[in-house]
Amino acid sequence: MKPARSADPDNSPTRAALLDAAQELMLEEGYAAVSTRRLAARAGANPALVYYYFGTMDNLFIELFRRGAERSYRLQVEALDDPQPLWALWEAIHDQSQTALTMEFVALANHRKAIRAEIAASSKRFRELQLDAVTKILAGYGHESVVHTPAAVVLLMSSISRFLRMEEAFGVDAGHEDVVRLIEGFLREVEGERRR
Amino acid sequence: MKPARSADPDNSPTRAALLDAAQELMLEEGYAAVSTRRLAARAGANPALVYYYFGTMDNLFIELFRRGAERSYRLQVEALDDPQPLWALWEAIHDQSQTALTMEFVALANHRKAIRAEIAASSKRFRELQLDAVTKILAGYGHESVVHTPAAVVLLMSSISRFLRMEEAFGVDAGHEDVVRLIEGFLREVEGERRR
DNA sequence: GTCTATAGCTGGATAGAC
DNA sequence: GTCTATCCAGCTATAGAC
Repeated sequence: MKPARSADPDNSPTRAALLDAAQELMLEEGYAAVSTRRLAARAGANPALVYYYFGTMDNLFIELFRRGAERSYRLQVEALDDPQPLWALWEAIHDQSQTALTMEFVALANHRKAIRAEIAASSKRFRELQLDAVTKILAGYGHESVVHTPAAVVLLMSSISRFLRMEEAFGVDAGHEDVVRLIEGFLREVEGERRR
Repeated sequence: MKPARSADPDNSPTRAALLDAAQELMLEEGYAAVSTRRLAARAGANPALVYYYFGTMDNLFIELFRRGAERSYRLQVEALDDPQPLWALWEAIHDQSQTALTMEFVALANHRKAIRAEIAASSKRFRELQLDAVTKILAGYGHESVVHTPAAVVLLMSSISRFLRMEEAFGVDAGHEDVVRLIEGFLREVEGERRR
């Protein structure tokens, strides 16, 4: 007879608690605050368990990154199934409040090459999904433009969203409305008023 | 009689060497690698001098940030004096390879509030300069557009530039050309082909 | 201005008991 | 799976000699 639960170490509640604690610490105090001792204290676990579950801090960060990326990826796939997929994609990209966490990972990647590779691979995967989808969507609308190519549309949404979220974190929002209106004006042009 | 040099501690070569070392370390290994010992080792100075010159690490980071921001600000002011000021502004924003360093400061700001305040103030100052200038420039061209408002133009340039540079650091560049063409298409529309 | 020395802390990682 | 105990390295910051 198998044990009723916890047979799979990947599903351990302690493991999840450690990942949650890491995410909170990164957001509140930056990646440098994520130490085995502080993680354990916040997760109500023992410091040595970090090594039991993840082996190294690098692995812990990578698993945390994957967990978030996986979730975002699923949300974007769902968005692209919306009757107004470009509107939904924009909302999925912009509404995700993950920017602060992403910035921490970008900084982390600067000196942990395992993490850099992980982020690079993930970015490419997102870009492929978005480019494929938007190419088909625009073709379906019969929208052919030299300026609003699929790549331009995807990169505009991504850059602007991330930049605005970053500035918001610093209390800067001058001009933000204008550029959001620019994006939404384009969406209205190809998909009409947002219905939901 | 005054000493021939080094009367002003702000102009000390040791001080400058420490700032240079901090910048290098941040770029190569991230802000967490910037410790008094490593700074001193790289600058060929003694660890205790960090405290003599800067008092705290916070102050060192702030001074380093200011040094870079000051330089960028001057470059942008100069750019806006170009006969094709929008082209020049775009080049000034996009060519500055400061993005990696900026990302480190953004992450640092997440857990050092003195630095957060410094970045916020600096961002506002840049935004004001850019908005004032671009408003006058577009008005001068008689360019009135609902989509390409001054704020939209400024934020487009800033977001796209930073995002592309960030992705480049990860070896991702799919679609970058398209969105650069979009920006440059607009510049061509209002200022004609780039001459220089 | 520059140095040594040191106090006091926090960190990653491991060995081994339970 | 979870814990204690521990080693050793690195850190900030200061006191004080030169």
